[in-house]
Amino acid sequence: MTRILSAVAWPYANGPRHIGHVAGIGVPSDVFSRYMRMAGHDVLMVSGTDEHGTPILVQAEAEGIAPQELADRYNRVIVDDFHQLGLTYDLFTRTTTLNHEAVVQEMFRAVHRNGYMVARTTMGAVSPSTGRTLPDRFIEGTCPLCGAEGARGDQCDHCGNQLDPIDLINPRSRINGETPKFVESEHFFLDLPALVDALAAWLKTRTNWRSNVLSFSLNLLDDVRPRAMTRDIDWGIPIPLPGWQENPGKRLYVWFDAVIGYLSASIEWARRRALATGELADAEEWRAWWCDPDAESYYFMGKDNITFHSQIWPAELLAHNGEGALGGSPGGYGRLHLPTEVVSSEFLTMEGKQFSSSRGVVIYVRDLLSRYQADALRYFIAAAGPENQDADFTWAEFKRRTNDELVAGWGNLVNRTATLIHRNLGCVPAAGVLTAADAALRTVVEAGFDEVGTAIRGQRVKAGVASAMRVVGEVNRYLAEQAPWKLAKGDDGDRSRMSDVLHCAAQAVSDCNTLLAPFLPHCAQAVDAALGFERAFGNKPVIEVVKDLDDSSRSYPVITGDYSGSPAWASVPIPAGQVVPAPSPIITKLDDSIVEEELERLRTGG
RNA sequence: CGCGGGGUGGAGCAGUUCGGUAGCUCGCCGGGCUCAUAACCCGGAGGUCGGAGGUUCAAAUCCUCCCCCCGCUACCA
Repeated sequence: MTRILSAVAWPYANGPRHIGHVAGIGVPSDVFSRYMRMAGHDVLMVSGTDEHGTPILVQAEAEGIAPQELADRYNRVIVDDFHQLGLTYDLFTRTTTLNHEAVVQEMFRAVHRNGYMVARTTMGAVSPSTGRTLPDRFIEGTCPLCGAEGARGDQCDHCGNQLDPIDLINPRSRINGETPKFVESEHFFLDLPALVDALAAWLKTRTNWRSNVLSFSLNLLDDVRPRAMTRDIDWGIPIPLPGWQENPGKRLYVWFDAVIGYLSASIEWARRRALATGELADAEEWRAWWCDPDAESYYFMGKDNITFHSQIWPAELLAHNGEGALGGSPGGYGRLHLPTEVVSSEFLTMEGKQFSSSRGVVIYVRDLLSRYQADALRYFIAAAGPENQDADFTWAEFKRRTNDELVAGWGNLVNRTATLIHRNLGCVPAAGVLTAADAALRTVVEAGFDEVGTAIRGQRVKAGVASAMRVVGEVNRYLAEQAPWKLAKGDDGDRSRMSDVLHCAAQAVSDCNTLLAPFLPHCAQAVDAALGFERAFGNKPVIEVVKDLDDSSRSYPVITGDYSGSPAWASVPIPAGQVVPAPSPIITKLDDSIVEEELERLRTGG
């Protein structure tokens, strides 16, 4: 048994999430976590909504509401979406809790105390009309180095050089086009140069990462410079230092606080557990995942966030631990360990185009789930998601994967097996004498547990689901060859053989169901029932409205769950005698017309 | 201009680290079966692996050059 932290990137709460988010991050991390629990490991899966930062502020202003109100709204939407998809978070929380604020501030203090957070005066851009600071990314102009138009404040895409917004020729705000004013401002910078050797040493020990993540991460180390971790903004976490804490115009950079969410959510989870059990010591349980050197941590995100997880977050941890060139000693949380693996996905495109909510090239998770089964989406993502390269979602392909693979291969196997048993026997028959064919089937199925498990452990979800579906194909073949429907019409000997065949088939279907459970948890429950079981096949995530641990006047919804009853990752003998009811299709076949309907929806924005 | 990823039968992908008769899922054609959501099973056609050159007994796989696509901008993972 190993303790596994599944750290899932925090979705930004400025709108509903589209399927790209769950394709790259949500579903793969859930498949991994579910499998790890089934394999007997102690998984802590945490995430939440990321609610600070300029984009939330800008959006709230546009809608004429408070940023917290905007964040509240989308936090709810995202919680609902993820719950419906069956993502098994131990805690899905948010960054606007007092617990998170306290943890972030403690991290900051530790990093500062160890000398890795240095104050510097910089020239920052300000909007003359609002008086608000303009982040680098919201300023554009002509590149001073190559003369290209449309260079961003922080980087020119044309020549690739890092820029300072003050150097731009004809700078203007992307928000309203006005010319920014540049004023002096003091900020804290994370001293990455003092941490770069420790980062490099750590990265060199990371051998099993996806090669694109590792090479990208190593590349980043060639050009590190101190990075600002505070902003001139009034929405965010105050800087916990005298003279700063009280300043309403200075806040911590959203990425400084967002990555700390993995730690703060773990702590929140433990504190809530202590409340539930009444055991004070349980509030320290999070340390088992963060401080025990044998525990492992896996971070899931899209490729645009690699730098924050393989550089900024490890740097924050090293600085907190006092493990950079300046030395120091661990902060209040003890020596926290660095990510075991940073798992990054590529991007999902939509009918060949980048997702774009403004252009209507978008499918929101909740819209898709309102019309189709969650497991159909989970299957598509598992089988064809952007695991190692960009992948394209098309409705035609979604229909094809659902109908020709999921329904025809798996759903149909369940249905025909259950029908054969229901009609000819009524209940699961006892095991008979195994023929060579029966034994061969068992061998294939049992090998499936190794194959699929190895793939998932190696973050190869696509290969995992393909292996599982290959086993499904073997069971279909077995049925074709043994033809129990013919035996049913024969003499007593044939009937007896039919019973043995159907036992083997039921056992194989049950095992396939286990193999597919990490990918298709909702179907897994239905298939289990179709085989006559009356039980919960694995536990479901639930939404609970909880009070803020440190401010009982505030409450918010979290996704949580008790997953201790996860089925075992193994072939478990199916009991004889349980009644198999008349089956009904578990996976809905999609009509050809949905493709055109959905494309029409995209065209009309409906 | 730079950085990263990709270009394999009709579709989507694996294989490229450590070179040795091109694989998987689906589609298509033909056949079988009839328990099953017209599902399932068998057989077959179809690719020389973006292009050119090179190394080698042998290259999708190594080397060189070139072409094309997608990110690294945007309210967007």
